[in-house]
Amino acid sequence: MPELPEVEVVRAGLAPAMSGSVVRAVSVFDERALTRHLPGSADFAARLEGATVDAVVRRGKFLWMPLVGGSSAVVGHLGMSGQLLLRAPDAAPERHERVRLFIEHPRHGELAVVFADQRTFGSLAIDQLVPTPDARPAGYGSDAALIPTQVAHIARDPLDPAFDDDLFRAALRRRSSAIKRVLLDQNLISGVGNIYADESLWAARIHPETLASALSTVAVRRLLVEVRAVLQKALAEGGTSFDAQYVNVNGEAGYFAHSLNAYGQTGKPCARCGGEIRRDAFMNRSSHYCPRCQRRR
DNA sequence: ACCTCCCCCTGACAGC
DNA sequence: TGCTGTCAGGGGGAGG
Repeated sequence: MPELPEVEVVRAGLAPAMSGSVVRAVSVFDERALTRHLPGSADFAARLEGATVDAVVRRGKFLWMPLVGGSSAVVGHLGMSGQLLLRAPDAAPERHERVRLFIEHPRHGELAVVFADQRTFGSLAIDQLVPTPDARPAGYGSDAALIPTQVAHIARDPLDPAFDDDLFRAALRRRSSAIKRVLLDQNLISGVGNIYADESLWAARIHPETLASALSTVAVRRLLVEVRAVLQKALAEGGTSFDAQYVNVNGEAGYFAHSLNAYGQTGKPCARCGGEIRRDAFMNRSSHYCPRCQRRR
């Protein structure tokens, strides 16, 4: 469940159950879920068993769980189809279940955290924590200015109070690629994927192929306002769900799919001007936009 | 340093 | 029914 709102829904669901929990046991059913943990599954389990989880933190689409007393964290990325689910410890295996953590919370008792992932682009790993360059909190969910090395290159997301709008605008000026491509570049702004890029550009009335460097200061400001509004609204509605892949920790779908104005609306009238929403091929994916009110410049 | 392309993998669905 | 092709919201690395 990939983009920022969906990942935040998961983070918020995991935090009350995982913060303060001790990991009692780890079951790995598919090594591919640990491809980013180079030492392998035995090492993964050995490091985790007996450890206490301090918090559940998110930056963009990355999650991590710092471990108490250590300088390490469990890093998770859901990829295209990953799920983190809270279950009873003896719950039947989920479809595509890859890893199960058996945890014990001081008040909630024993629980299972299930990592399920159909397409196996997601992963878990144990990683070292390093200080953030700006000494600001690394992500949402903890005040610690410590970030896993695997996440250190990922930009802050637009809902992060330490996100620097001026720095982002300056970066756009130096970019020769289309604004949509830049919105998807997690090294410049994180958390935005294909859906929310299309929705934000629609809301800001910017054509996805507009060169980033050609956007005026006012247009960039408008874009950031809309990116934030779209992400906040999606978050308030529990994220976007098209099918059973994109769910919260209880396996429930969000409602934002009903609020989409561009993504997946090919051929339908634009809610703003009545023009016909178009879909163009873009980077092995697609862009949805209204050719009438998102004019190319 | 930037930018583009290609890769990883599974399953749902459309069309023949 | 069964085959084939296409598509899907991810990030990383190679190579231009």
